[in-house]
Amino acid sequence: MEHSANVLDLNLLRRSCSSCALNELCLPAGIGRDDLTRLDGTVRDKRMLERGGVLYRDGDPFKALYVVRSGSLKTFVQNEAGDTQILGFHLPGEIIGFDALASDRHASQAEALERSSICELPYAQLQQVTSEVPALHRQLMRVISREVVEEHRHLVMMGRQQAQEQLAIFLKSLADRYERLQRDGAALTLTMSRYDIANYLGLVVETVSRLFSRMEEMGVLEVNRKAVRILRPDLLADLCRNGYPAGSRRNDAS
Amino acid sequence: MEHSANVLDLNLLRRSCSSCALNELCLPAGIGRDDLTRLDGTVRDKRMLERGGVLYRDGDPFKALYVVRSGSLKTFVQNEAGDTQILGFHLPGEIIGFDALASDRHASQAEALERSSICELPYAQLQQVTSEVPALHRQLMRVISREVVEEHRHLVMMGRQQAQEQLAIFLKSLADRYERLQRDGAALTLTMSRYDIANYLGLVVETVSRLFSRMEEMGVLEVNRKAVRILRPDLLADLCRNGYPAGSRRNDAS
DNA sequence: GCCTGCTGTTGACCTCGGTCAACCAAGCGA
DNA sequence: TCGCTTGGTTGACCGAGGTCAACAGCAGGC
Repeated sequence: MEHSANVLDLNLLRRSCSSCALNELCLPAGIGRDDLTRLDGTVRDKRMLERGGVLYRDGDPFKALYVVRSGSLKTFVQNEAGDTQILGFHLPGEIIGFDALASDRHASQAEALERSSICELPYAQLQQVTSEVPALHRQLMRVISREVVEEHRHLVMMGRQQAQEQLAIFLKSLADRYERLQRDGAALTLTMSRYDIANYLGLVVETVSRLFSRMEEMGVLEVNRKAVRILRPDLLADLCRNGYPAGSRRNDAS
Repeated sequence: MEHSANVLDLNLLRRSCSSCALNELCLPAGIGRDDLTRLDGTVRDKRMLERGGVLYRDGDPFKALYVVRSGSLKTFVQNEAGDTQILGFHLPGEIIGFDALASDRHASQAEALERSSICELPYAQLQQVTSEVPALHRQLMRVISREVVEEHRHLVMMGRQQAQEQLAIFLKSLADRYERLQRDGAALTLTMSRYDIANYLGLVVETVSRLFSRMEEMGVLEVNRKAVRILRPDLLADLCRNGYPAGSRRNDAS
C-alpha cells in the first residue's frame, strides 16, 4: 500500500491537469478540454512536503492557492496563547488557501500529515486565466463555496453534545471522501494523530481513545494504531444519527 | 433608537450603492466611482423582511446574493431530525447566500431577527458585471474569504470548553461589529433570542441565562432583557482570554 | 543492544454544564 | 380585565466528558 502510493506519486508528478487522476474532483471539473490546457499553464510548482512540512503559516503573504495532489494535510489556527484549533484535514483533490483572499495574508497554517505533493496555483496567473475563462471563474467560486458548506458541517458536528456521534461522523466523512477518490472507504489510514482528531472535534485525546476502544468493542471498527477498518458501516451510520434510530431533539433555536 | 432606525431605513431605501452608508463595508469597498454605477444596476430589489421572515430556505434554487442593509438576520442549518445549528448572525453590510454557489441550491436558511431591509444581487447579472470589472471580481472573492475566516473564528470558539469565555467572545465580536457600523459598541441590542445565542455557542439556554447573570454580578455587563450594556470592556476582554491574565493551554494538537 | 521521548490506552476521580422543574414577566387576544 | 403563551431566570441534581496519573508500545539516536 505504502509502496504503490509512492509509485503513484511519481506518476502524478509527471502528469498535467488534463490527464490528472483528480481531474473530476479538482478545479478542472466541468472545464472544456481547450480551456484546461490554459489552466495547465498556471500550475507552476508541484511541491513535495515531508511529514510536518509547512505549506504556509499564519501571516504569510498570499501568493497562491494549493491543490493536494497526494498525501494529506491539516489546517489550523493558533491564538496568542498558543491554543490551537484544527480547521480541517485535506485529502487529494481538495484546494486550500482561500482564507488568504480576504486580507492578502494567510489566516491559518497548513502542515503535511505525511509525505504529500501539492500543486501550486499562483493567484495572479489564476486570476488572469479565470478572467478569460468564465467557466473557470464560476468553478472557483463553487470550490470556495464548498469550503463554506464544509465548515458548516464541522460546526454542526461540534455543536452536538454526544462525543461518540461526533467521532462517528468524522469517520463517516473520511470514508466518503476515500470513496470519492476510488479508495476503499472501509480501510482508513488515519494520518493525523489522536491529538489532532480530539482537537478537531473539540474533545480531549483520552476521550477519543476511549471512543475508539468502545466502537471496537461494539464491533463497529477494527482499530490497529493508524489503521482503522470499518466492519459495520450500517452501525457506524446509526451512530452518526445519535446511536439510536429515533432522532433526539436538542437545544434547537426558537 | 428604534425610531431613528426606521427613518434611516427609508433614507437607505432611496439611496444607491454609490451613496449608501455601508459603502465601505459592503461589496463596493475599494471599487472605483465609475465601476460603482455599473454595480448599482445589478442591485435589483430592496426587499423588506418582517421579524421571522425567511429570505431563503435550505434547498431553494440559487438566484442571488444578499446584502443586509438594515436590521439583522440569522442563518442556520437543520438536519433531517430537526436539530438546528445556527451558523451566524448578520448585521448591516454583511453579505449572505454564498453557500448556494457550490451546488446551485441554498444549503442553509436565512431568517430576519427584526424588521430588515435587504439588497438583492441577482447572481447572473453580478457575474456579468464582475467579468467586466476585475476589481469587483477580486472584491467578491475577498468577501467570500472573509466568510471562511469568520467561520474559523466560530469554530475556535465552539472548540473551547469554558462557556463563559465563549459568551464573552460572542459579545465582544458583536461590539466590534457595532463599532464598524459607527454604532455605540457598548450598547448592544440582542435581536436574537437566548435560545439562538445558546444554539450558536453549542450551549443550552439555561447556561446562557446563568452566564448573563454572572457577568452582571461581576460588574462586566448591565443586562436588561435584549438590551446589554458593556460596563467594563477591559474585563470583558479578559474573559475572552479565559478569565485570567495567564493563558491556559488546552487540548492542543500534536 | 539500550535509553529516551512521544503517542496512545486505560483507570479513578471530579467538575462543568446539561436536565428537569418551578416560576416570573411581557405580550396578546378576547 | 383575565387567562394563555412564549421567553427568560433560577435552583437542585446528575452524568458525560475533562483531569490527573500510570503505563504500554514504538521509533529514533547513539
